[in-house]
Amino acid sequence: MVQRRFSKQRQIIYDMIMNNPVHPTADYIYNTLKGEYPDLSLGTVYRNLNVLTEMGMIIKITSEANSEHYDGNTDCHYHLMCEECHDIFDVDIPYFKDIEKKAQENSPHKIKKHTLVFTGVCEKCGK
Amino acid sequence: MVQRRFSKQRQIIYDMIMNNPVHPTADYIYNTLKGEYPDLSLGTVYRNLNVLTEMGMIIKITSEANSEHYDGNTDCHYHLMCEECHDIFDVDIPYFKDIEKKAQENSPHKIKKHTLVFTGVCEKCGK
DNA sequence: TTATTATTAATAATAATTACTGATATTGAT
DNA sequence: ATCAATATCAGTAATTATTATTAATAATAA
Repeated sequence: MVQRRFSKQRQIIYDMIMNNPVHPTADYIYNTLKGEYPDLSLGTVYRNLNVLTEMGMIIKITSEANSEHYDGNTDCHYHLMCEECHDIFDVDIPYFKDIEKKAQENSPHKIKKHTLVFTGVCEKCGK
Repeated sequence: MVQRRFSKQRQIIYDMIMNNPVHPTADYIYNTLKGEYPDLSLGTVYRNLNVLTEMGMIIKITSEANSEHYDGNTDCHYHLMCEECHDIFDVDIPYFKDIEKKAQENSPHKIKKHTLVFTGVCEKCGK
């Protein structure tokens, strides 16, 4: 019987994502944690991000940024990517579940989900 | 005075994008065209995709697919990515310009645009 | 205990994209 | 027409993000 363990590494990676408002990348997680955990390897970060995503504990945010960001809030919601620093922020507007129905009515393909990403300039970079 | 030329290579890359309903990737363009134009190089394809995007003649479609797709239709519209073949299709529903206003009212960041991508299974893969 | 398997660090490999180089060709100004 | 400036090219090297491999360790189950 396959059973998932929750190693210390997996835990600290998960904690980092949960506690980080800008939704970090693999690289950010690795570089931030390696001070306190010098044995942590980048491969471990990537592997655990994939495992946690598979487990449904985090979600992957694809944007125009060069690398993937991760979010510990798995509720349906939208994001903004800052085109200058590439950080990701939550956008608190209602989730449009209806848009999938509308799209389905107008498409011959099977629609399963939608992702919406705003692009702009974050508060910090805007100053 | 900087002036953009429109070389034969740039033209055939642009034509490929305009005539291809699934919104090709750099790799697809390169592999499809190199039969007829053996001297075409992958670097040229990438460079011209960036130039054409800069010029506003094509748009880049970022999705959960591993690589970027390009679209010759620069009007605001939405896309669907097939999770099996990773091809991109247009989705003909009205464009939600209002959503940016709504997001702006609820965000401290400057919002400039939005992109919406549906994920699902295309007609062909669904069979 | 013992066999199985999840996990790790380290490293190698892959894939997508960008940057560099030296050559060619087009433009604009003399 | 000539000539310098530069946009473009093919080819290749370099970079970046990510995944796969390996051999060792540690947790679990029989």
